[in-house]
Amino acid sequence: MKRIRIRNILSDSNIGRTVTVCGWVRSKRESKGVAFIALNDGSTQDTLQLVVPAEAPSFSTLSGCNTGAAIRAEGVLKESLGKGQRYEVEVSEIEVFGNADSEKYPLQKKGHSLEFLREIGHLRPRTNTFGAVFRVRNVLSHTVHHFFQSRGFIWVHTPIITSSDCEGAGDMFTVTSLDLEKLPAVNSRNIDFSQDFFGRRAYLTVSGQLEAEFLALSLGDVYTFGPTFRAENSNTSRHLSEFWMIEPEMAFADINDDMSLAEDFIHTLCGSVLEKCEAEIAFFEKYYKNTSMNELRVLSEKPFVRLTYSEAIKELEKAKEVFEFPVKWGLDLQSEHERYLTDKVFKGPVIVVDYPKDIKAFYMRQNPDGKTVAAMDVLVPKVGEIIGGSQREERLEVLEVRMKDMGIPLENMQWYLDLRRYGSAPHAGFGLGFERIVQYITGMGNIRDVIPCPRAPQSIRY
RNA sequence: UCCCGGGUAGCUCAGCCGGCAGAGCGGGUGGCUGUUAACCACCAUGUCGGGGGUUCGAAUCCCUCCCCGGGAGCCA
Repeated sequence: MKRIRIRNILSDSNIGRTVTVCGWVRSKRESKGVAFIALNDGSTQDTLQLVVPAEAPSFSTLSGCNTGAAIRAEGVLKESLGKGQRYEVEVSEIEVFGNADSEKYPLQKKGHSLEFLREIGHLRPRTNTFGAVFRVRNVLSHTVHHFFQSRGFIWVHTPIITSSDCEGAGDMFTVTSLDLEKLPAVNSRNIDFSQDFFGRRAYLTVSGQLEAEFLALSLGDVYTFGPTFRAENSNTSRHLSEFWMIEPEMAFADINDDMSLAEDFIHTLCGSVLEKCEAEIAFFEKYYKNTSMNELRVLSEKPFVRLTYSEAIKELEKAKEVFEFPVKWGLDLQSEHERYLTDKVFKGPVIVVDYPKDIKAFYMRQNPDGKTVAAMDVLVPKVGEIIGGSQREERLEVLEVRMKDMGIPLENMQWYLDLRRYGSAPHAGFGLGFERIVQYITGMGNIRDVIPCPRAPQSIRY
């Protein structure tokens, strides 16, 4: 079928041309002599105004063009006579593919709450809000690849099914082909996973980092971009059970290189949305007020504040705020503490580095002070932690001692230790939750509204 | 998992110190020669989340379960 996307039609050079457009009716306004249809085809935030004069043969077809109907329209693109839009199509022919019964179709020409739209996930992409979210998400996805590719990073595909259960990033989903009605038991409590598909217990990945490390220690600079799973019973506006994560890993790099990459990365992501999604951001700015072109402009340029964990603690200790949780060197920063730093003290993104080793993962490189590790978190206003990264421990003995101290079984991790036995090198990387950056940039308050099919505890529709 | 708040028309919500189930939006019908989530007039809407209890009488009070939202923890 020959059609022009609305995104591509709206320019002076098309004036006077006969065009064919297809899309879904957002609203229809009829009067005796003329009718108007606002048509959207998903390619852009804008609707295209179709004008149907009463004398046009297609005027009688209009009864089938309710809100939600899928139609094709043919006509001449003109400069609009009315105010509110620059162009319009004077329709000569309309074909209705599928009408939408206005007494039943849930999306009508009125505002709907995000909570309600979550219940109709299969229809919500037809709204202004979700059309905008998914277009921004697309631009960000593309920019992720462009950012790394242009810097010579190699996209690697780490496994989704994994046997590593020691990543420490949270509870994991078990992957099994065992008959759940008749589980083979080694004793009354334990299941015999040697009879399972892989001959041992398998999980959905919580992170591709460990695998990305061996790829970095051979290919140089790599990144992953793929689905990640957490079986944590998290019920918040910032957590999903299935989400997309980006994990760059750089050989011959230290924590400072890591922080610079993270900062450049976020600058670039914000910049690309600024450049390519002006209409979408303008929409969010107008209707949700949690993001703006100005904010993004700042985010795409302004250097991030960097401070050590110890400096952050000092900053929090002199705060006049009353915190619910204690502030003390050695304790992890709570959400309220992070928010104080980003929203009140520095009013923008902050990178906190050199955390106490006891609150961080085994693979993070120990600093010469013996107390901290080269770990960094990028914190942003409203959303909180958006990136977590570190320089990795490349010294075999130090890593082994650390793993033993933390009770991590070494037998399944020999491949990981091999990387330190043979040609070990300093390396660093981070993980960025993709939905969190989409959330941050669009200003959407709930992470379930930036992914088509959100998965969360007790929630898996569609 | 914990702490709050909520569930009443298709949607958003009022009614809640017990006594006839309501509004706005959306929808339908009619009107209007260019509208912008059009406008004007009229019309229809209900398992008051489920179950149990108190009472002459429960949307309203009590118990319980389910679901949704906000916050916290875990993290990205």
